[in-house]
Amino acid sequence: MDVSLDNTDLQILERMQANARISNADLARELNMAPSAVLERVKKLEQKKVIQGYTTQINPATIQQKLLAFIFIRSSEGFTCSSNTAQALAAIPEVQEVHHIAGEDCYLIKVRTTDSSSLMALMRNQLQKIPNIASTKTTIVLETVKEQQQLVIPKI
Amino acid sequence: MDVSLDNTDLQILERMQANARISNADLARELNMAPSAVLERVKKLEQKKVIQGYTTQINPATIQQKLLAFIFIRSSEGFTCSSNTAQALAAIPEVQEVHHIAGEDCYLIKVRTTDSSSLMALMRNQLQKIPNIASTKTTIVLETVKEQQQLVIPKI
DNA sequence: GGTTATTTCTGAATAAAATTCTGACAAGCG
DNA sequence: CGCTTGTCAGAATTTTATTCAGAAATAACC
Repeated sequence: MDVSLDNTDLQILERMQANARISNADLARELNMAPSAVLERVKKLEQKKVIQGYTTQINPATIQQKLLAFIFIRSSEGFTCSSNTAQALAAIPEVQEVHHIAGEDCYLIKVRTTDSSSLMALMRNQLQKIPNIASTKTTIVLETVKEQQQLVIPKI
Repeated sequence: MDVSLDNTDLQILERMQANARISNADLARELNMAPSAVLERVKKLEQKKVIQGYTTQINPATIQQKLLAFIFIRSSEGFTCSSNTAQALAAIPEVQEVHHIAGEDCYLIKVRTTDSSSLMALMRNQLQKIPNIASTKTTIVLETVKEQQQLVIPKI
């Protein structure tokens, strides 16, 4: 399917990324278009999977997720990074991101827990029980300055 | 302001995180509540900043963001991690996350660009021009297995 | 160039939803 | 008890989403 995006599509994406709950009517007003035309485009962007979904950003601290960490995971010698390992990592709710990376390490994961002790518990009870994980290297985040997907508008 | 969340709030957050554009009416049906009651709660969650915003997840590849990298940034000797540095990093659109981290390095940033050459251009033209940045260590992501904020429901 | 498709748009009609408001109900507290 | 506070349901009203027919624009092709 064709995924070429014109300027109007990018305008829509930009506004919807900043506020996914903007009403279609407001969006149409901002773009000086009929609501039906805008709706048609949004539906098409969803169909084409340009838009993958809509999420609510929740203040982590308010739901007891005060600690953020990045963990590099290396698998045992002789074991390549299997997708099983990745799936096992992804299945842990506290693991919010799983990236397969280049270099000696296999995966980089992003983890949110209530505090450092629950992070350690998670590493002991969940990470270490995943087969073929040899070692981990953890980076604790002290403060997050920016955290948002941001649309980088391609030049047309 | 009180930020205590009861079970109904968590139900709302869980559903809205999975789909920020769920209609208030549908949400009310799922929770067996009147739409007005649910709306009242959502507004309150917004006021209390439990809900920080609503965003649209865009398939990065469709907007020419095919490369994802994490970069560790170390500042020059004798210079502590100033918030100026962080602000300068955050101002770059391709830099989607800026975390101040523990340990020898200062910042961990998440960057999305079209390809490796544009990443290198960004590092040369933008990162290296920020004062007091001594060195960088880049980790290229080959494949992203999971990438979504996920609500970890606290035990009640 | 002229003729077809195809896509995208507008504008109106209708169905559905958001929003507001009033009052009921319950819990906490002096 | 009486008062306050918070939450809720239900109805009324405004606003929006959605659908549709047809016009305008765009692309494709001979």
